[in-house]
Parts: sequence; C-alpha cells; structure tokens
Amino acid sequence: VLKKVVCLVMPGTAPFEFGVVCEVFGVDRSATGGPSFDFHVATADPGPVPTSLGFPLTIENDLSVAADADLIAVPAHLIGTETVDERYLAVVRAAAARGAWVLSVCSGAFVLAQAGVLDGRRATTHWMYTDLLARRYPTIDVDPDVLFVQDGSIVTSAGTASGIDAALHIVRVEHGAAAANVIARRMVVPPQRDGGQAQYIPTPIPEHRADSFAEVTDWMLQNLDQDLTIDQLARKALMSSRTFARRFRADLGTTPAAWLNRQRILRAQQLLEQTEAGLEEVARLAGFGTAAVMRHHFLKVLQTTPTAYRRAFSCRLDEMVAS
DNA sequence: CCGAAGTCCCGCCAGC
DNA sequence: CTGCTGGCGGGACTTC
Repeated sequence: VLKKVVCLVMPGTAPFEFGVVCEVFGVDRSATGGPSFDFHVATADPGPVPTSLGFPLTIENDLSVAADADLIAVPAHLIGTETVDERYLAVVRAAAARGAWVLSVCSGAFVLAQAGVLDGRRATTHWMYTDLLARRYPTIDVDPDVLFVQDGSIVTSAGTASGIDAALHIVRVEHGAAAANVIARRMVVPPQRDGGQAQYIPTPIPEHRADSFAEVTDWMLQNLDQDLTIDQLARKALMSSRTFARRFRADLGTTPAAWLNRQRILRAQQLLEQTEAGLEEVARLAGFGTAAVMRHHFLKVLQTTPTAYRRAFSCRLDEMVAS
C-alpha cells in the first residue's frame, strides 16, 4: 500500500510542479475521508536549494529518507546540458528496482531517463521536450500525445497540470476512486481527467469550454445507466454522427464511446467502493447492462476484476461506518 | 474462451 | 483555394 512518499528537490527544481506534488501527497485529507501519506521532501545536500525561479527552498532531509519510500516523485527542473547529480539518479534507480512507484512531472522525465529507468519503456514529457527526449534517449518509446503514461510502476506526465492527473491516477490505483475524488474535489480539479485506455489519455486540452459538449457530457453522466448510442447523442446535439464524433474528439481528446466507457468504469468503481450493491446491480447502474460486460472492461482498463477491486477498496466503507 | 452479429470510428472524398 | 461537413467502407472493438 502506498504510504511513504518522497519528493526530490534538486537545484533548478520548478516551484509549481513541486507544489503540485506537495498538494496531492503532502496534505492530510483524512478529516474529509481522503488518504494521508507519510510525506517528505529530500535533497542531496540539505539546506537552501535554488529553484528554477531563483529563490531557494530550504530542505532539511538528505536522500537517505528515500531509501524505503513507496513513491519517489521528481518534479520539473531546468534542463541543462550538464548531467544530473548521480546521487539523485541512484535514488531513482533503487526505487525502480524495488518496484516502488516513480513519478515524474514535466521535464522531470529527463532525470528518470538519465537514471536509465525508462529504457525500453513508454514515457512522456512536456510537448516542448518530447523531441529532445526521444533524440537523447532513442530506446525510450516517447508518446507526445498523452497527458501521462504508466509503464509498470513508472509514471511520467506531460505539462504541469497533467502532473496532477498522473498523481491522482496513482492515488486511484492504490487507494481507490473515492480517495482520489476527495483530493480532486479539494484541489478543485476535474476528477474525470484520469488515465484513459489502460495507461493513458489523449492530450487535447479542453481550453474553450464549448458549451455544446459540456451540456452533452453532463447529460451523458446523468443518464449513464441508459443505453446511449452515438446516433442518439449526435441527434441530441443536432449534428450528424460523423461530425459529432469528430468534434467530440477535437474538444475532449477521446472518442464518444471511449469517454462513455471510462465514465462508466469510474461510476462502477465508486459504487463498488461505497455501496453494498451486487455486481449485477452495479453493472446496471453504471450502464454496463450485465456483470460480464463490466468485468470485461475492468480487466481491460484496470487489469483487475470488479470483485477484486471491491475487496481491495471497500475497506474505506468500513472506516466511514466505524467513524 | 470462442465466434457471430452488431457498433464504433477514422481515413477518404465529394459537396457546399 | 481553404475549411467544415457528412456519407461510405472496412478494420477494430463490443456484445451476446
């Protein structure tokens, strides 16, 4: 179980990305039903560490605190030509070797790459740096079109905000959707932007909240248990199905059916965690129709079964009842 | 787990 | 010529 989280701070670390990690893992949310982590920040030479913006962060822990961490987080940092201090690389390598989570935000991926833990793996970074990452490290399968990528226990995320998505993804895997939702709600970020197909979500960011799709997606969420077809939705949005699918993808970065499926899984996860409803009932309420179909999608996207998922995460329900 | 029937969705392309 | 639309085909995926 994910408990001890250590965020590395090195000379040139970007304050905002560092802040993202602190916000997700460093704040005790147990009062509002969320998780609390054993959170530490660490640096190679304790004391003031200059950030990418010039001002220093004063870090007290050296890297020894990272030895038994369940998660090592590497925020963005200035990408120089010089190499990263070997002591940080050793921490990253050791974490990957013992199967602990390793999370990079933005250009933090370069630290992981230099440590060698991304060799032969899929990974991503900020779109401005994807070319550079792929050129410098040809063995990495760089995907420029995703918010974040999970490959085994290594998670790399793209721009700053996607670091939140990636961090919440890890929380969701380890502590369940409800725990991740508590954090998302408190941070006032949309809980929907988590991993799509198995490991990733497409990148197009919904910058302009084109009201048409906000309306349609809201309606879809309220009618998840109904049999929703693309033709139906297109008609509701007053478009041909072809145009609907095309615009949906352009605005939300995923196809209508894939988005719908993702939302149904999230709904099912929540029902499994927070209710006692039987599998058939959960499947019906989430819009899968039957438990067999729900199981199929759980296996594909979450690599687990609904029953195993409930066993892993319904403990949260007991805690609530007890308190 | 398989295979048949049904959906989806994306490139292609003509039409406005 | 550019830009968006939407019908079509077939390969991928879903459902049963």
